[in-house]
Amino acid sequence: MVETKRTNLRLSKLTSLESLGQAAECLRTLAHPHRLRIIQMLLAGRYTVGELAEACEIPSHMASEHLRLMQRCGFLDVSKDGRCVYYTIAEPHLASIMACIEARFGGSKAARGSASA
Amino acid sequence: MVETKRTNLRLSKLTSLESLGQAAECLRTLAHPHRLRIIQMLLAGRYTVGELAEACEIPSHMASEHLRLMQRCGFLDVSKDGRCVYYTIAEPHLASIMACIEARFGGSKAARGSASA
DNA sequence: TTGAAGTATCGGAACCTTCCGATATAATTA
DNA sequence: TAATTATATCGGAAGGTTCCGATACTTCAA
Repeated sequence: MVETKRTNLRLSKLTSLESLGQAAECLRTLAHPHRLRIIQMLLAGRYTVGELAEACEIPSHMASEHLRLMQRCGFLDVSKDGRCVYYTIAEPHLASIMACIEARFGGSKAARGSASA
Repeated sequence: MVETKRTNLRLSKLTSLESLGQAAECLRTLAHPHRLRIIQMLLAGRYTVGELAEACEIPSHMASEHLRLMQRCGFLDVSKDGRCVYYTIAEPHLASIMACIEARFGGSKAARGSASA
C-alpha cells in the first residue's frame, strides 16, 4: 500500500499507531512528579489521599485530582473506610515501568550506575 | 520537619521529587505515538528522517521536530551521510522502557496476556 | 550555477494541562 | 442539629504542546 522502500523488512512487528496512541496517553498520565510519587508509594503500601498529598507537598484537593485522573485511566482502584479514601494500584504493569524509571533516576537518590549501561 | 504521621516508615527510599521531575520530563517526551514508533524503529535498526516520517505517516519536517526534541533531551544521537540524516538511540534505558510498553500494549498487536499479569 | 532532494526552522492557531481558590459532599463527633 | 474532618468538584488563569504552511539550509548532480 503506502509501503515503499523497506517499510516491511525489520518493521513487520511494529506496534500499531493506534496502540501507541493508547500507550502515549498512559505515559502522559504518568508524566508528572506528584503522580509518580503517588504510584511509587502505592506500590509499597496503603495510603489515604491526605497522606499522599502530604508526601507530595501539595494540598489534598490536588492529590485528589491526580488520583481521579489515574483512576479514570485504569491505574488505580478506590475503596472507602470511614471518611478516609484509599487508592490502590490496579494496573500491574505499573510495577515494571516504575522499576525502569527507578533504574534510570534512582530508587532513592543513589542507585545510579549500579544497573550498568 | 514537615514529617508527621508515618511519612518516614516505608517511605524512606522514595525517589526525590526533583528526580521524579526529570523522570516526568522524559516520560512526556516519550508520550507521543509518533515518537514511540520512532524509538521502536531506532531500537531495531538504522533509518533516515524520511523513512521514519513515512512509517509514522507524517510529513518529514514533523518527524524532524520530534527527532530534535528527543535528541535535545538525550534520547538520540545524530549522524549525517550525504544529504541523509540518521538518528540513533543514545539512551540505553529506552530499550527496557519500550519493552515494558510493548508488554502492555503489544509488540505488534497480539502479545497480550503472554507476559502474564 | 541551477535545480532538486532531504532536512531543519519559524510563526501562529488550536487545543490541552496544571494549578489555584472557592465551594460541595460525605462521614463523624459533639 | 451543628461543627469538623476528609475528599471531591468547578471555573478560570497561565503556560505548554501539537500541528501546519511557509521558508531556509545543505548536499549532490547536471
